[in-house]
Amino acid sequence: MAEPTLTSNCLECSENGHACLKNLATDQLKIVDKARTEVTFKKGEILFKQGAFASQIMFIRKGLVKIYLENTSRDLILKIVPEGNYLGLSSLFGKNVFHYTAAAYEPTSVCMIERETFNQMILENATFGAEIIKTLNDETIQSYDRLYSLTRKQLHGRLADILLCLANTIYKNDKFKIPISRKDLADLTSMATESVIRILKDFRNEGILSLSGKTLEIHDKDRLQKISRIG
Amino acid sequence: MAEPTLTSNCLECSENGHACLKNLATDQLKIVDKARTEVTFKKGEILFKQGAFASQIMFIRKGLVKIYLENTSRDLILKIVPEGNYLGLSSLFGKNVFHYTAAAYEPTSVCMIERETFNQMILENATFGAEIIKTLNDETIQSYDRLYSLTRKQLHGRLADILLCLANTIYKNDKFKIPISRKDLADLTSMATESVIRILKDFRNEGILSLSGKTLEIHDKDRLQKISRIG
DNA sequence: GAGAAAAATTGATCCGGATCAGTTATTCAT
DNA sequence: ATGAATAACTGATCCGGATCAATTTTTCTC
Repeated sequence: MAEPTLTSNCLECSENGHACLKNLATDQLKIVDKARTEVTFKKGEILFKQGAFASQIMFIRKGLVKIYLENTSRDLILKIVPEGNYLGLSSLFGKNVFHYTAAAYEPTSVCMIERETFNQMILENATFGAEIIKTLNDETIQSYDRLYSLTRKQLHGRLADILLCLANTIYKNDKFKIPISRKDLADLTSMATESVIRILKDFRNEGILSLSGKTLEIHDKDRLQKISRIG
Repeated sequence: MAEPTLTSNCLECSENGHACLKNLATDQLKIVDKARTEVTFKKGEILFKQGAFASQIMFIRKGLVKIYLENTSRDLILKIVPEGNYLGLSSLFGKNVFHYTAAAYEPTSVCMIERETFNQMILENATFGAEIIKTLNDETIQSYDRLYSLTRKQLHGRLADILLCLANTIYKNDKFKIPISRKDLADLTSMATESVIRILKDFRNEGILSLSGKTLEIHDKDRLQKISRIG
């Protein structure tokens, strides 16, 4: 049985200024490093399943992940999570299960940290805990925006929001390759797949963006922001 | 200028097993008690405004509060918060403003705790911080249910969800006085006021519930749960 | 690289629920 | 108690978007 490739350790990672494990002391970093393993996932693979025991917290080192609620009828994609973020924090100090499923959009490598060790670090180091609280709160505030978008805006506004998020937050570029299918864009915006297609066509016809293959380029961001605003 | 009525102090409150300030040591409770003031609000009054400086964390001792996003067009009620819960936790360790407005549905009394002192308690006492993390996570998980309800269920299912929440979580009784207007039920379920009225009528006609004045009684909870399930 | 499966696309139809326009019932203020 | 303002209610109309049905394109698989 092959060992997963360990490309680094927590001490190096922390020195390089990574967001994970910020505020931990050297001896704590050593403990975490022992309770850690690195795993890579192929495109489309599931990192963890909703309902499964959350025996580890994950940190995305490389890649792109969707987290979603699975349901008999249709999935609800809660969030697209890029590298440099934790997964599974919502299972800390509560019921020891994942509340959502996570799947990789791209080849993705994550650090898995034993939940118990992670909990222990928080209990030993309040500054680390405070940083986690800040992270959780940032996510909550984002989720308010999303709730607003999904419940109060019409289709064009909702799709504009997702596209702006991809350009501004995920890729930090107005031109990017979307690994997200029309179906998934529909599950993100809570609309029908056909509607996603029609609205993308509208945007293309109006010169707001162009699509060639999987590459999307936003030409008129002002316009898109206006569409987002008016809903 | 009259002082607000202080009905107790943090040490007594903690001894009586209140959820707030659980896990704090006696000397910490004394510090918090000095950084605390108690304020009562009349029905309809605003506790704090979205965008205002969040210079304190609040704990609802008595009453019922709605927190909502204010918007030029229409409000979005994020949550109904009963006594025994914090308000404003999402402003901890982040931008020092409230991200939503809070208003009292009933005469409400809250403890206000200086934000800086509250932060300090978390940084001094990791167990207290862990408890806050647990609280935040519980709220996040609830918000997933709500996101699902609002985006995937039809009107009847959405209203059923809110009524079940009121009966099960808020009032812990199948008969209660709703201080929430039809308009606010609409802002909670993201539907038109007229739709709320029509669906309540449907529920009454089918014997699921009865309404006399402001008093609502649920007669057939199984049916309501089924409606919630099928959406 | 051929065939199969999945994803993307298009047009036509239909319906859930919003909006509009009023009426009736409560609540509030003097 | 009384008029005014607000909330609750009802029916008629309309439209945004889902659904359905089919075709084309792309992506896997052996």
